[in-house]
Amino acid sequence: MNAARVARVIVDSPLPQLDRLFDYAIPERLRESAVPGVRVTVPIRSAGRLADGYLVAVSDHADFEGELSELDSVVSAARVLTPEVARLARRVADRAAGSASDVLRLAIPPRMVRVEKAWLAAEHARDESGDDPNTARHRELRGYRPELGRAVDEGGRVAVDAVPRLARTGSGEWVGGWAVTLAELAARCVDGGRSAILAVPDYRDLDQLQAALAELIDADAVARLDAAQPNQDRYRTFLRCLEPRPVVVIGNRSAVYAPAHRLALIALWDDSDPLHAEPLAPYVHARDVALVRAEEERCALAFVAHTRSLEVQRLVELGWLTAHSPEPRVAPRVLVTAAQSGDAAPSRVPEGAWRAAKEGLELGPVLVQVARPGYAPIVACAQCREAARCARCGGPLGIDRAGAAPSCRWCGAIATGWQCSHCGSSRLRLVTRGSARTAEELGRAFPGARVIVSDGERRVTTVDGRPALVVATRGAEPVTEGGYRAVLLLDGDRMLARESLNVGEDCLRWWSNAAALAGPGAPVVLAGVAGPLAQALATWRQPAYAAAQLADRRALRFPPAVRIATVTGTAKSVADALAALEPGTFIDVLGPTPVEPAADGRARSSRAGATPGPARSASMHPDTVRGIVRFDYAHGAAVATALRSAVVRAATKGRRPRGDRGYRPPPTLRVRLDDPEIA
DNA sequence: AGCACGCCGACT
DNA sequence: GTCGGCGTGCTC
Repeated sequence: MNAARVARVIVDSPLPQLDRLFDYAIPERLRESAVPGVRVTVPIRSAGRLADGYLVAVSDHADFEGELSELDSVVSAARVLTPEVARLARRVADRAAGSASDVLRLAIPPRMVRVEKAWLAAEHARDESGDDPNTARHRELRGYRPELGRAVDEGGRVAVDAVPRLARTGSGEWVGGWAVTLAELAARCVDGGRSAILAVPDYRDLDQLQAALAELIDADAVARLDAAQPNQDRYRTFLRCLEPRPVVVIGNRSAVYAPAHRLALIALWDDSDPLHAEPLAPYVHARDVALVRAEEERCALAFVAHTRSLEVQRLVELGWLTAHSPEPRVAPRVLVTAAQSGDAAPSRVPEGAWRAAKEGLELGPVLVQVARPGYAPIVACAQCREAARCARCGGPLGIDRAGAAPSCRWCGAIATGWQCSHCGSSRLRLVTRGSARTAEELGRAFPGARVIVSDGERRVTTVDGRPALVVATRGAEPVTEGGYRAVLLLDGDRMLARESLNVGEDCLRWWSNAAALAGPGAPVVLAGVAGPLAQALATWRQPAYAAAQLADRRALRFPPAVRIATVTGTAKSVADALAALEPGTFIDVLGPTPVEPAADGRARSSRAGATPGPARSASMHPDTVRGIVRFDYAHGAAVATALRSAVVRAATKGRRPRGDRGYRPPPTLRVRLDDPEIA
């Protein structure tokens, strides 16, 4: 074979040992169509078996010494994998000790043949139109000093404290100030003939962002990648992003992978929202993808939020990000009412909150934030006060609607004829108030008031400006014309009671995001919480709180002050992986300790006593262990590489005996970096 | 994952 | 002698 052209291909396979480029000879019939970026099929191992893949490069020589197989086919002419995204996938996978093909599965939607054909047919018409880079009109960036706009124009990296006010768009819709800021930054990019990617946690945020963009740029220049949209629409939008003209891509976490012509900015709204954490392998957080991509493509990077995540705070302290605050300063009027003590039945709604609600209701809508949906999310025995449990599965009982029978939160069984397993009583006590019960009580307290409930199940996105009590669970607060006339944060103590290292940051985020919905001068009442957290909200100095939290994590060597890797598998493979770590590249190893491999492949700590006796379930693999490696950011590459090669070793060498009777043993070794659940 | 290659026990 | 067991290794 002469200097035949060679195709470098990423093979779409879950096998870690196949996560590299494979060389294939390009047969004569595919000379024209085998171009970088197209989907291909290739033979792998013995002929006959085909794998899907992406052609990433064409070369005149092969790196591989042996005889090359031939490319089997070019699936279509659409060049869906751009060189930028190919590099990004490789870097992201390496950082997370995962496979590039797993990353590409997040980056490139499934192919929809009809949609693709239509797009390819139309593309010729577009080819000639080309760019006409508008002379960059210098748009005003409302609410900030001009430095912020300049920093982004010059490809800088910024942490932006969002303006905690609602704003009215040209078409009369009300959106968060953050949405206006993101839209204005993106519009500047489009003005300069370049693209921007804006990633937000959920679809309600997308609606606001889209409304904010509508008045600034043509709808044609906006591509909305919505996880909820049908596959056809998603693919159509994805193909639109590939076109060689500027686009503002708006979407959820996976939008950070979107192809975009001459990318100038990648921005995240509210990066601490857990929806930015990718639940699919290799589990890379959108924030980390954005960091890698901004570096790779030398584009601007912006994290916009009301609360600063510890990760972003860390980067600000390092000087990697520059902080920008609204100028002039804008802050909600927060009133803190300290926890009430002594009272056997403390009033859930303190005096100040009642007054704020009463006065606010005369002017317009009043927002009441509660912790939980339903009526009485938790019920207990009226006699012994023990939490009421489901007779069938042992799950906690709750009541969804006033007068409804209690039902199990886990299995959904209706608990008719409940009896306390401790004292035998059949009388229930309602322990907590959910949104429905709060709404009922407030409705009684303010007769005649309109009451609107918004929670995860029935989510209201906007309410008009007429007086109303809007009871919403955290994160489900609607926006309203001009902002709420009062905001009551009722269940602060309850939210804080959750046991997690992150409660403080989570609560501050929930409260701050709700407070940012208040109208100018409207009171925001935080009920029953005192201390530094309440102070941070009242003074509207969330970065200071993040700085203090981060200092604590540094002292404890907890994430995100350090990074962690969880290594799960057979005792042997885990020991091998941990032994492969170069001394000096990591801080320490916790464990390995036995864990129960869960059905979804994620491991859970097995608690002493949880499975008493030798009788272990047959579905449980007996010798799964987990170790946690702590390491500094500087050694991330070394640790990821060492663990990745251990995964490959385990996949090729330490093979498990064939599982019988449908039971598939978990892989001998799995590695996950920066698991947020561990922290 | 699949599938070939390879080196030891019961068989016409 | 050799048929085939599944441990080991590879996939351009």
